[in-house]
Amino acid sequence: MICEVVINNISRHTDNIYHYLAPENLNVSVGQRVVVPFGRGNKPLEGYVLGICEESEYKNLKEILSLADGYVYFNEKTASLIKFLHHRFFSPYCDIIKAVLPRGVSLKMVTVVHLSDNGEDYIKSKIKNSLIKERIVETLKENGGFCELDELCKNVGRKNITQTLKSLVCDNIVYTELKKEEGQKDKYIKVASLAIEREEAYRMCEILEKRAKAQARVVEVLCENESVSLSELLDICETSKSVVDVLEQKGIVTVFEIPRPFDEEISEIDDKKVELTDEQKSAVETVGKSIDNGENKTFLIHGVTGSGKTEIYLNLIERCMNLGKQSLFLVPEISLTPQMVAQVKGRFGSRVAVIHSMLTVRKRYEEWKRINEGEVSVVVGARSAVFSPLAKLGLIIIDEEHEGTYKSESSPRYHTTEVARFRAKSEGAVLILASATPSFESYWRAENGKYTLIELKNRVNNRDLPKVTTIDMRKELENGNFSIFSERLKTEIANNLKSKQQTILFLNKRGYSSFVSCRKCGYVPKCPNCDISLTYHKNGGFMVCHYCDYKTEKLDVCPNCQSEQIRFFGLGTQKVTDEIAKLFPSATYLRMDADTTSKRFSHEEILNKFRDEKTDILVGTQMITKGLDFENVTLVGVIAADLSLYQDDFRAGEKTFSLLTQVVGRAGRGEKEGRAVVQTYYPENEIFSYASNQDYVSFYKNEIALRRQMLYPPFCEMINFTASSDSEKTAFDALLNFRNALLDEIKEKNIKADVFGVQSAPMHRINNKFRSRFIMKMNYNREIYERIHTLLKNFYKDNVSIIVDVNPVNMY
DNA sequence: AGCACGCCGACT
DNA sequence: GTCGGCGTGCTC
Repeated sequence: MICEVVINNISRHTDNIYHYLAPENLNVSVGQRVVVPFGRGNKPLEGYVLGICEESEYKNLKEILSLADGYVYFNEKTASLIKFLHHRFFSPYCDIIKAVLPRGVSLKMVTVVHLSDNGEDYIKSKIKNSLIKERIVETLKENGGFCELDELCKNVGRKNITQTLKSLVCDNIVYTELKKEEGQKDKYIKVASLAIEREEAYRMCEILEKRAKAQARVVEVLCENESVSLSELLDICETSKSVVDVLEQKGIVTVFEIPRPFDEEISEIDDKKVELTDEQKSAVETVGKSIDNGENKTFLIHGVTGSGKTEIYLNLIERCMNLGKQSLFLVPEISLTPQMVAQVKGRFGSRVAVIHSMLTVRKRYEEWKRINEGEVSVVVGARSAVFSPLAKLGLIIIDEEHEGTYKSESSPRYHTTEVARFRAKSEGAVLILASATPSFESYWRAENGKYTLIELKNRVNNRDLPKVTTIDMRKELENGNFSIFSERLKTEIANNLKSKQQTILFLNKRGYSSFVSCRKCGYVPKCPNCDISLTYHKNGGFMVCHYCDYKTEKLDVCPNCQSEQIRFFGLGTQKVTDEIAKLFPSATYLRMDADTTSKRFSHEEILNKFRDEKTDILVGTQMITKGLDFENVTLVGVIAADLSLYQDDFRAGEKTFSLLTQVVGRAGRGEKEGRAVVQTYYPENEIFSYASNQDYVSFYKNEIALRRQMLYPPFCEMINFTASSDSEKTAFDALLNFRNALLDEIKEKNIKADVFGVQSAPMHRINNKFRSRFIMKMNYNREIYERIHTLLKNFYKDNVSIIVDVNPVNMY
């Protein structure tokens, strides 16, 4: 039997599937972790079995050394998913495996060097012909006769001592041993129980009572309880482990290890079911039928904000559960949707696993294992949860499907929707994509019959959508209003304060930061590593680079012209709150952005505060656009709506529209009617009339025509190639050669593709690496993809790396 | 990446 | 002669 093995954690050059023979006595299957001899030195390395085959074109195959453990980490469906991801997104196998498996399972092979008996002789003998050998032996002796190889190298002060070691092994002075070093694995807890009959133990208690009170207490507790965890036992008896050790030696108590039980979080089951609207009922029926029949179908739910999509999900998950199938529920960012997570947990209790980015490594591993062993019916999580090892997958839900966070920006650079489509197809599951503003790619597929479109046109409480007013900020300036709030927004806020209703102020900060500039000469301080304008932080008075976290003191004098007219421009959420404090001194407000939510759980804290303490105003960035459902919010203000319109990105319009729709949708979710004020410097842009009418379809029709004409997705696929290197020229030249080789292949195979020229990347320097890029528009073609794979291997050198990004969301 | 192999100068 | 430095090329 021949196994397809990928070696974990080496380099792009060795990022291949290697064939190994499985020894007869080893029961190897797909998804197992194995140790294989690799390279000329047959260095034992960790690998994963991706497949089994009968024949191989390679001669002289080596044999698998051993299984790392008996555990099956993934099934064959997952193995084919890994292969697909590798081919489609040009990600190294080991990165994909890292994404599929939880962190902390990786295995390290450690070589331990031991001093053999002859070693003593060597020290005594005077034949010391090598300084290094001498030092090695000395280090070993100091360490008690053995040392790990890495450690030994460090102590000796050499990078590579294999040669020297080999000669020492030959002379029988040292020997080496191979040890497996486990990462995060099953944690065991120690449990104590009686080793003797209880009757006898009671008698022992009386004897011990006189001279060893602590021992007596321990035995007493154990008489009353079958078995007690050691830590608990010591706690109750107020004693130390030595007492238990003595009892164990006497043969009265035994201590053994059991796997740590998972700490169950008790969540109350909230079984109250909401009566569904007709729209919701028919959506559940349509999708439900497909689930019942095990059809592989994709539905696009286009529902206005507040149309009650969550209730539909919950019903469908339940339906799935009743069929004995599992569901996968994906949200853009788990910490942004605490209410939704709470609802799922409330409904399904301990059958839900929540994969949270804030989980500790250990907790994450436990949850993964619970899922892998089939103890879970629903998994809720962000992007990476799409890989959850559910064996009986019946339903995948991708909520807020248009969100950019579904595209991974680091290796493996997958798109969640595409992975979900692949899984749904190979595992016979139903896929639901849902959004108030679907991505154009998805809506286009629905229009073309690839997805089934379900429209939800009404809000559950039958409330109207918020009334949107667009304000021309240029006129405000003309009328002498230099504030960041228009007169209209000021009055609306004042009204809300009077009627004790809550307000959300949204600042569209992406692609725009509060940069520092000199009013006299125009100088802008930039990051010395990344060439990005530094952002000023009032808290602490320093400037910071948002890419590499470079920090520097704020400037008082312009270093270019010595003028003192150096000022901080642009808006931060802090500037907005400052303005609130000035205009409405009695108002209470909260700020929510990356700065205030960097702490663990602070996100939820802020939201709870806003809800419970009835804070008047919440100021925030992108984060507040999602999932918030507060009844008392009746006013939404968008401070500068057009900021994101001026990015050099063909999706800028789509992104801005969706942002506006989402944020405006936060208002008027309860009994009271909602209003929204959108401030812009360019109200002529059609996007504002579509957005104020919440007319997605018209906006889509208008914009998709443009996409077709300009040949942008969904009418083509885009691939972004970026080369980075310490030297600008190296990066550029390497990419140029890469592009030429690719062009040759495209010409030869006569493929339709637009290959643009090599240019300096928009983020031309990040962390002292220079970056060049070129873009290619081409629809998927197997042959070209294969060619790109081989080219990548050839062009991967120490001094340049080429990154491929398929259908990128951001094109830095 | 890591490691072996091979070629070359320095030193017992 | 041999040790060790560095360049090159392969890894089922």
